[in-house]
Amino acid sequence: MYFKIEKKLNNSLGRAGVLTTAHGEIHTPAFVPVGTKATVKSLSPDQVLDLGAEVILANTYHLYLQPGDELVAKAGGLHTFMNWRRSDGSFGPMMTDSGGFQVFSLGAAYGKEISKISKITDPSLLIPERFDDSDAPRLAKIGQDGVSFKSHLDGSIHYITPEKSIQIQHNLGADIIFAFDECTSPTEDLKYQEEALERTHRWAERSLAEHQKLVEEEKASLAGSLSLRARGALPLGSSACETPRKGTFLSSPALFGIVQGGRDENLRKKSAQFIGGLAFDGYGIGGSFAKEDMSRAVKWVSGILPESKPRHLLGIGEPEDLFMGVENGVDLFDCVAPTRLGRNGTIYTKKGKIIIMNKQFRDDFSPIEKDCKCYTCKNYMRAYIAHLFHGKEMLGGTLASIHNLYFIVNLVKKIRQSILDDKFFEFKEKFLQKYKSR
RNA sequence: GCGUCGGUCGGAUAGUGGCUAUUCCAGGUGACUGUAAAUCACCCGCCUUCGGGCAUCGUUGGUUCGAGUCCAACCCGGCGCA
Repeated sequence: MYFKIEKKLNNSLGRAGVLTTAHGEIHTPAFVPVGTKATVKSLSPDQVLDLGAEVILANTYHLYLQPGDELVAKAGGLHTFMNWRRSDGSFGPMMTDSGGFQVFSLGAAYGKEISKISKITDPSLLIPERFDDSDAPRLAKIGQDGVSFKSHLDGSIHYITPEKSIQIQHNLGADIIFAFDECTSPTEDLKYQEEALERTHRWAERSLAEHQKLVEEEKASLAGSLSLRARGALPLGSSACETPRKGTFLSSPALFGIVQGGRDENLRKKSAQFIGGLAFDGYGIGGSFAKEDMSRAVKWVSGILPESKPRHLLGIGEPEDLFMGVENGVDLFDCVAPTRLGRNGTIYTKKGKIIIMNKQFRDDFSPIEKDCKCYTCKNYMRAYIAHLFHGKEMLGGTLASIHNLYFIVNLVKKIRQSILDDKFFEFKEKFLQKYKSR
């Protein structure tokens, strides 16, 4: 993997660049659509590529449970399995999350009204002591060595360690993988955040060690012309176990470490220092924040991480957050918001989000946005999309997801262009003035 | 006309004489940030100072401390027989 910075913003950490992976280039800053179970929900890979996405992210935990990482490896790796392929037949870049987020979503946040982004007014943020919620039901429990998960599919128990997460990710075969981390809840107190951070740092070292070991094995097995963990670069129909053809580009994935540290400045900086000091290929910035805390946290971290390596702000993707992230040195974003909101009937427009099921759109014969170039806006009117949602037709979620992803992917592309054109701050102001987040 | 079964919110439904009348759908409004999410929450008779107040199970009476529930008559509908 190779990262080249093309242009930097004056007086801020922002930059535009090109990240070259085993399966092609990603022009950064870039938005990465989420395809948790090796599918961007309701969309075909063609649709995702056509709307302008260059890379997608799948999830280790979900694919490990179903259909299993070994099966994906046997199928030839994620790219082949899900046919993440451009119109010329070449594969596109992919990444996998480590399962660390599920430590949060199935653990501390399970069954509670805690989300990744909390309101600053949330009373739980003001409680200085940690909740005593040890009896609360959760599907993920943190142990010394890793995390035990109770499968939501069949109730079976699985213990995932940093080593296990990296092994699974190597089997899945994405181009960029992440270290196993603990995403903490903002409701945890400082003492717990410190403990969790220590754990995440140990896990980072172990993830890196396991990764390096696997990379060596993969090199050796490549030298021996036999690789179970073929990088998905084999032609369709060929077995992953067969001898790679001469000249076939096989490479091990790049590994990103993840910075945590919650809302605390010292912990954030400590984490950036520690993780940034390890030999990762890039860095993820994780955690759950109060929205108002996010820019500070990102700034602290970006200022410390090595400038030459890409930075990925994990799980963030509302328009105002994208500007904030880019300005503070973020190169990659992934987020479920465009697809989840789309499926649930909320649609992005330049003036803010609209809920397409609302009464007013039932007889609105205009497109979602007149000047939008996405497939949905070029072909359909609001009334029809509203009709699909009211009628519970699957196409509604698809059309809304196409528009939302196009909107966000394209917004980040425009942000990128504005950096190249020395117009970032102008563009930001102009966009946010119109866009009313609600 | 006789017999019979039934009438509960916009639709469909539940409701041993006892407290605030159930659930689903439709309708309305929100929420959603590394996806247990094509999901979830609230509202859906009237009024309200948001504490609550007042109505209401076809209609009218009755029995009862208390009736959607029991009784009578009537109205309406389905079915059967003439």
